[in-house]
Amino acid sequence: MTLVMPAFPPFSLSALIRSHGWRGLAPFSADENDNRLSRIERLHSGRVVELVMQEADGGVSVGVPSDLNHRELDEVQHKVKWMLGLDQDLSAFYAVARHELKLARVEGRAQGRILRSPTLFEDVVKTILTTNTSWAGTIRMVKALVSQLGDPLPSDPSRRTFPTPSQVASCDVRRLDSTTRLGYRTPSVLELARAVTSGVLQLESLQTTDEPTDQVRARLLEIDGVGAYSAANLLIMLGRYDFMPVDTWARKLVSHEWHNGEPVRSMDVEAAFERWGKWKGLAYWFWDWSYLAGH
DNA sequence: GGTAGACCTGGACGC
DNA sequence: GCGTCCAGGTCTACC
Repeated sequence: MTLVMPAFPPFSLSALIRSHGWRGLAPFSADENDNRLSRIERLHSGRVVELVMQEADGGVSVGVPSDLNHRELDEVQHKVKWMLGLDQDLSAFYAVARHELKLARVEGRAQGRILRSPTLFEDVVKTILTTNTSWAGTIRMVKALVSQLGDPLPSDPSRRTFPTPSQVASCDVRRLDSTTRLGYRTPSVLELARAVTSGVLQLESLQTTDEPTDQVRARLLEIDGVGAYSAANLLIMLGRYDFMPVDTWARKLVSHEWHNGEPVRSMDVEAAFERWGKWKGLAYWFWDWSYLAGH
């Protein structure tokens, strides 16, 4: 069956899918034109289902098994709403972006939403797995976690869910390391999973907390393996844009945009977007980079 | 407060 | 096929 869910306008599923490399990380998968997003998801009932999301008039359609009960359907809708940011209102950002040539097209393209996982646990783990490695390494590590620890889709056991905190926590460090090759990141991922499983860390509450961004950032920085870059990245996914995720890629983009390709420092990246205030993260994310236009 | 070096893996490269 | 080098963000020790 198909659920149709409305989105706060403007909305473009393909723009959302392209917003983040997450679309290429299991258990997400997108078609070659980025028009269709699929995800293998475990529901609270224990059922493992495939969610197939496609553009619909005014929102998105979600293909799900026809025999889901009301509770399962509510859960699917709740998760899809969060993943796709369907209720996000970015009109205030568009109002300031209209006056900047390098952002002038974001509203017309319905850019601004960023694809996220149903749980912050998954986004934190994936973010840790993006650090100090190549993108190919991130894909490999996430794939290993999913294939080794996730639950299989009954109709196609080769496709699996992202493991829950308790599934990760139940591993010992040796097994986790030998099966997933996360390297020095293994203890960080294990510690995070155990803290969430035991309730010591109420990670998911950060999705909805009213705490100021500085406090949310401080709580993210307490997680082993999460530094300034990762925290800023995660804040953007939480809809808080006042910090810059400065990595080597950001330095390269800023270097070619304003410094003739000369090496730049983190503070130069920060300075370049300072004027965007609470929107700086979004302005950086969707900036029309000269470097990308030339490659 | 700033910075150098270790951490780990896989890929690129030279031989 | 083997060895070496490199990229990547975080953390710790040190100044």
